[in-house]
Amino acid sequence: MPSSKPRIDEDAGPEYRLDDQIGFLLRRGTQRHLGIFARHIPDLTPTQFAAIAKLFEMGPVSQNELGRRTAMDAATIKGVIDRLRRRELVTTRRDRVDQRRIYVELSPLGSKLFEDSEAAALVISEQTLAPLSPEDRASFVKLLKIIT
Amino acid sequence: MPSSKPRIDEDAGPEYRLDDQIGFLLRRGTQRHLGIFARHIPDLTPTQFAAIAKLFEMGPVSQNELGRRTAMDAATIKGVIDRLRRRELVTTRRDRVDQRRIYVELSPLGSKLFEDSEAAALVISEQTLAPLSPEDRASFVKLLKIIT
DNA sequence: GCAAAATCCTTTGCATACGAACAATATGGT
DNA sequence: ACCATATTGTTCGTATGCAAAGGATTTTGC
Repeated sequence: MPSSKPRIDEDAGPEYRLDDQIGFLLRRGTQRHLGIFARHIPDLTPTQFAAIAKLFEMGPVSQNELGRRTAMDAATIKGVIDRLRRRELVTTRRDRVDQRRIYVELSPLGSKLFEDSEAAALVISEQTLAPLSPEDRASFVKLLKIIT
Repeated sequence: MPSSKPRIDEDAGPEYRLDDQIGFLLRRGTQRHLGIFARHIPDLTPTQFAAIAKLFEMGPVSQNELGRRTAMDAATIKGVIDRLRRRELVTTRRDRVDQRRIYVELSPLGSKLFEDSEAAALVISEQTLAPLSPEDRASFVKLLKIIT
């Protein structure tokens, strides 16, 4: 009589399965999205594109403020801006009034790059959600916004 | 007559808003989860915990295989295992048959650490989903599994 | 006005992540 | 047996990400 493993846990221990955990699933989802992004916009990372998109939306803004709007801390946004500036996609200048601030502005080249990539960026979002039905897509995005 | 900005886009251009894009939301969700994780299990990163949890589930397994099961590429899992081995949470040994393979095994210390953190890990998942109603949690996890 | 607190940016250190290139080893087809 | 191919693990380079500490500047509280 093979009753080696009881179905009910003897210690009433919690059953942790990695593949069911929200953190693991978020990481995998991000990975899949990253792959789709890289195929459609190979010359920018999602973070770099986020910074450019936000600059396009907002116009010139201080570096840390841009970081806040794109969910990057001060150390991270600095690196991103440094790399974008090196490619001449953005320009920076010190604020005359508040000498601490560095204003970041999209260059014409950066503006053009955004406009040329905008359609691709929307395709990326669509493809990422493609496995879901249209109703599920909306509800998924809604729920994801809530837990953010 | 102030009709400067038409509600309907003249160029029928797509309107990209960063805050609505799935990639940006995934990144923000991951960030929030990471913060919750660090508060509950400060001495392990989510990735390190994932490796340990999978080893606990599966028993000894080769390094690359473990990487596949935890969604890490070969370069990433190597660094994770190196750091876990340095803390003596795992042990490694070469496979006698296949000389390429390195078997990774949870040490007693690593096993104990997992068992001691398992409850906290479940709390982390709960707290991450806390803003959602119980029904929404289940549906969110289900949808997230699909787009993975 | 002035000291304390807050804000802005920088730097360092650590830990993911991934692509690409590589050496060593196994496996497959013929 | 042999050779093309695949797999395993390593290394390097680049890019997030965050914590913590620090310097410079501005704002606030009194």
